[in-house]
Amino acid sequence: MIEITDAAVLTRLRDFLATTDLPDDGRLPPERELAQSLEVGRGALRKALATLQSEGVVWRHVGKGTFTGERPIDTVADVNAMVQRTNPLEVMGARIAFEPEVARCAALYATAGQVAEMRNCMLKAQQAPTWRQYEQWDNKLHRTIGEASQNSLLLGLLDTLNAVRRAVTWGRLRDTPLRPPADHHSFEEHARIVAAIADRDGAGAADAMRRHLRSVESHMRDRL
Amino acid sequence: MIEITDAAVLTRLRDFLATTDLPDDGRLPPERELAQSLEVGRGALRKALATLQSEGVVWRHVGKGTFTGERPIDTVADVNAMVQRTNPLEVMGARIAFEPEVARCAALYATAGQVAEMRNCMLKAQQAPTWRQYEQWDNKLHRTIGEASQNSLLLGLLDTLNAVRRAVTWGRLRDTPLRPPADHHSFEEHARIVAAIADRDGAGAADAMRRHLRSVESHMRDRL
DNA sequence: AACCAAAACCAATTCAAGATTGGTTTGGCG
DNA sequence: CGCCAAACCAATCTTGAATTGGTTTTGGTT
Repeated sequence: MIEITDAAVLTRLRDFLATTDLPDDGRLPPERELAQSLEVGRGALRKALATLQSEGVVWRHVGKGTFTGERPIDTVADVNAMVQRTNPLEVMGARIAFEPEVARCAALYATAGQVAEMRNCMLKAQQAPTWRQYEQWDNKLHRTIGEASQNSLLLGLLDTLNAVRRAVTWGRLRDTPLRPPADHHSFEEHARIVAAIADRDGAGAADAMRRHLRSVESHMRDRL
Repeated sequence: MIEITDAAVLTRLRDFLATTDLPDDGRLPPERELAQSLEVGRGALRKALATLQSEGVVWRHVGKGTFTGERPIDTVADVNAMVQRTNPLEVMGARIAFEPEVARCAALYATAGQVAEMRNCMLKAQQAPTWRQYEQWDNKLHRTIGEASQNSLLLGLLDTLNAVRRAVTWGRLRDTPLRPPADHHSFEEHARIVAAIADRDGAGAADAMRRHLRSVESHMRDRL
């Protein structure tokens, strides 16, 4: 019988990786096929693959297969994890830290169309016949500001923050008055933010956003 | 033929929503069923549903169905999606916008133990024999600052940002010298940040962090 | 007994085909 | 023209079989 050492299997496997054209996703054939192709027992192949995996050359997962390169990060459950650890006060703290800087970027890069959309959101929010619709337009306003930063990563983080916010402040505006009053504090605060953005005043936009969120926070505390 | 106005259909629909027990997910029957059940044409029902949707009472999506309440945002903080849309420049922009404010919070709330850990990270980074280990301690320093903000949501967002950063800045430390030079610009910048945090100087910490990241950014541009 | 390889089994994942579902178009009937 | 039912469309869900890495069992060889 021909002697095949573990090292020899490893060499064959490395050779295979070096000489074979892998598909775009870097996936290599399943264990069973590869073992036959390399004329090696499956167990021996698995040992070699385990070595390569510990070296970080490949990564593998049941049902998926074996791939070259580094294992892609998956942070799907992140939002849920954040939701469980945090609380409404922390959410407001994060908003106060984060959103003013987003507004500052937005002031630098917002297009005329985006400013127009912000104004539209403000108008629709003021005319909203219900709190639900007011909030919808308020959300869209804040997200438009995020889009205006022209930074898809900042926008992504803002979306994550909002996802957590909605999950955390769950069921707070029950039995509130039917619609926002005409002198609702947010209206003027929104106007100041948008005006500063339109003026390309980064510091002013950040300041106005910070004041707005502080105001929201204080009203939130009052309600508790 | 019996006359059925649009308003009457809307009333029947609202009545149905008020009297019917919906499943947990708030899904209501498909259009075709509901139309038959309410003894109304599908077109007429669609009009009424469109009204409810504009009011925010229900939301709908092809293939999914019609649901009461607000449309859930994609709770998936899909890092991979962000990675595909963004680029290294955006990542730095987001860091410059975000991390200084995290440092500001950290200055307000950091414990003595956390400050000590920051100093330890700085020391280990200076003594690091390889770039890889330097980066490891640099990462830990920045994360400790995030922990010191005492805001788990800020920390979660920072982690998300870092996950994107690692995935995006592929191939950064190729053919670099073996280890960071003793006069590496980051060392003094880190020291300023930590000193400001230890002094409870929020503005100073934010400023020092901003300068540090700008410095990193400029060095990154030089390398391109 | 020790070892090894082949087969069988397991659970996570993918894949494919069909059924649902909101949205749109068409044709018929007043 | 308006209305409505039917057909059609594309996105989504559902279901079951096939794949795949990981584990256990089995049977033979030394």
